[in-house]
Amino acid sequence: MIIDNSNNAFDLFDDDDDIDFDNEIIKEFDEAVAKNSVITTSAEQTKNKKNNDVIRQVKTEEQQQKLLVYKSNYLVNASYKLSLNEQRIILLAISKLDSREEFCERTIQIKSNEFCDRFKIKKSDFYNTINLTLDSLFNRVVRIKNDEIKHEFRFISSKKYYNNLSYFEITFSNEIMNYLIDLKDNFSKYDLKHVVNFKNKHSVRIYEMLNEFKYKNIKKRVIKIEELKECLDLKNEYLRFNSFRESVIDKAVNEINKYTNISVRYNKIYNSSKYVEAIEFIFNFKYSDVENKAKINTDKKFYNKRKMEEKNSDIKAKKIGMGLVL
DNA sequence: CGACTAGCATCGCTCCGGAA
DNA sequence: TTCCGGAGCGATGCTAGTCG
Repeated sequence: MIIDNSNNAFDLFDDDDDIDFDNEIIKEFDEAVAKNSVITTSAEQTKNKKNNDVIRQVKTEEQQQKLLVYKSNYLVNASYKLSLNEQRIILLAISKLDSREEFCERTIQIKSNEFCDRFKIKKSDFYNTINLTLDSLFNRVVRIKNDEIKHEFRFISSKKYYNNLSYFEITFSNEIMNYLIDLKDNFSKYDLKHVVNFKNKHSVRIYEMLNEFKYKNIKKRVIKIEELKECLDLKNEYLRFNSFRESVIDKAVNEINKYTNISVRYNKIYNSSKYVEAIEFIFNFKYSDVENKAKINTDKKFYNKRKMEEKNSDIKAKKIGMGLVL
C-alpha cells in the first residue's frame, strides 16, 4: 500500500480551492494573531477571533452547499469493498460531516428525497433496497495497514430507517471518525458532484486514489495490480487480468473521464515475463480547473499583497503609538 | 509453456413498470 | 410511500484457442 505523508492539501489549489483559499486566510489570521500577540490589544484579539469565526462559518456553509468529501489518505488507500448504494450512503454522509472540527456529531440523517435526487435514483428502488443496503453496510469492514499499524473496523456502528418519516440515519463508528474529521494533513477532498453519476462501484475508489495525487502536482501514479486489488478488496477475484481490466479499470477510467474533473488514461507495465505487474495511471486536470486555478492564484496574490500592506501599516501605527518610531 | 483473449453460462444486483 | 415481479446488465468462472 502506498501512503505518502507529504501531502498537505492546504498548500495547493484546484477546482475546490476557494475552500483552501479560505483556509489560507484563516492560517494567515492565526499567524498574524500569533506574531502580533505582544502588541495586539485584547479588543483586537476579540475582533480577530470574530473574523476568524465568520470565515469558519462561511467555509462551513460553503462546504455544506458544495457537499465536499474529506477523507484521510489512509482511508483512501484502505482495503474495503462497498456496493454502489453503500458507497453513495457513506459519501453523502461524509459530505455532511464538518471535517475540520475536532469533535462533531457521528450520527447523520439523510432524507430519502435528498438521497434519490442526488444520485438520480427512483423512489421505488430506494424503498426496495434501502433496508438491504443498510444491513450490508452495517457489516462492512475497513482494513488499514502499513508498516506501523494494522487496523480493522466497521464503517458504521448503528443504522435506523424510519418508514413513516422517510429518512434514514447512520452513526459512523468511533474508529472511522479518526479518518474523517480533524484532518490537518495527509488528506484529500473532492466535490461529491464529481462522483454522483458513477454506475460502477470501483470508479469512486480509483477516482479517490488519483485525486489524492492531484494535490502533489504529480500526474502519474503507478499502482501494482496486487495493491490495487487489495485496496478494492478484490484479492481473490478477477483471477484473469483481462476481466479485471474490463470490469474494473476500463469502466472506472471511462466514468472518471466522462463525469469528473480529471482526465485519465493508463498504461500496462509488464514484469520480466509477459505478466502485467502494474498499471500506470496518467492523469490531468480538465481545462476549467486550470483556468480556475489561474484566477484563484491571481486573487490570492492580490489578497496577500493587500493583506501585507495593511499589516505593515498597522504594525507601524502601533509602533508610532508606543513611541518606538518617530 | 505461460499469459492473454474470446465466448459462453450462471448468479446476483440494479433498474423499471405497475399496483396497493 | 411501499411492495412485487421481471428485465437488463455486470461479475465471475470455465473452456478453448492464440501468441510469443
